Amino acid sequence: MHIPIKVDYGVRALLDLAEHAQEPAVRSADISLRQHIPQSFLDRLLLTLAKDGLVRSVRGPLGGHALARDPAQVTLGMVMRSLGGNETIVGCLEAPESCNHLAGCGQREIWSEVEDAVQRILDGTSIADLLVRTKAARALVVSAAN
Amino acid sequence: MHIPIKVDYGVRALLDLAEHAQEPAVRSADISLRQHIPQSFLDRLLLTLAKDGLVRSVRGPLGGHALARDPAQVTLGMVMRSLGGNETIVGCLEAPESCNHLAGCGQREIWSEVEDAVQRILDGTSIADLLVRTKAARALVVSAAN
DNA sequence: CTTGTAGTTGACCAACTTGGTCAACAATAC
DNA sequence: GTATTGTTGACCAAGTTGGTCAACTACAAG
Repeated sequence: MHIPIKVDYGVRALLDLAEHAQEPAVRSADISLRQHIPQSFLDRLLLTLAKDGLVRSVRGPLGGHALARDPAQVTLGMVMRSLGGNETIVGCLEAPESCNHLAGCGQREIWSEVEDAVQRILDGTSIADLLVRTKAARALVVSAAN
Repeated sequence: MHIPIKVDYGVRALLDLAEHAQEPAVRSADISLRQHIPQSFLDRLLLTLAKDGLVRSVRGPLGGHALARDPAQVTLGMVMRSLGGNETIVGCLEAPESCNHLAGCGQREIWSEVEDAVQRILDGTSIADLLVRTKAARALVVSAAN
């Protein structure tokens, strides 16, 4: 199992947008600074997220990015599917006709069982959920410092 | 989520060994033919599995490979860990000190939750389990052909 | 209508991983 | 000693990942 850093970046960016939801638009330069994500890389991620309808972007001065929908309606699964590439768990899963071991292949079920479990967790966690957790984690860090 | 083909190959090889457990040793050439795995590639996989104690290998004529333990004691998790590479879910999980977003990082928990779920499924499935499923799947193919 | 700002797009890159091959070597049975 | 079979190391092509850069486009303000 492996989560591409893009996805982690994307989640952090969305989290940043959720936290600054009162502002009409957040510039990618600001997100980049706050979240320590290389800006030109972040730009591409935001572009992809925008194309997949998770973010609304506006150019020019006063431009920037904002969540396109309620943070509770954006799940990690969506981010994963948007940024995570093709994510084909194993070749024969979506091209079973090309699998020459099909005559009695017991592991296909297991691999898709795994995939389902992952999807269930990711689709069950929204940016809103994560924002709550993040704030809790931050509070913990602060109280530990005192 | 993505299962490297090596792991799938490895599982099939072990399944083949389990099915031929009555023979003292199975040659990699035979496994290669039956399971449609390129032999020289299969050889490396078997070597790795042997180093991790899942397989016992003997050279020379009458040589070959055999399961080193009971099929019920070999889980897909073991195969995954043996062949699947480093499998670091995301950098900061095992090197949290290198994570500069640590001050309030809510997603680390989610990523490890995902990892745990995957491990639970993989560790809960043994080669013996899979052999049963495989035979059932084969029976189904045969009955469908009639 | 120009100017500055900020997102968009395409080309490009280094590093790494994956799946795979090949030749030489070592152990062992006959 | 010879044939057989696993072991080891070197090597490879192709694809992916994380990342950069320059040019381009939209838009607000003056």
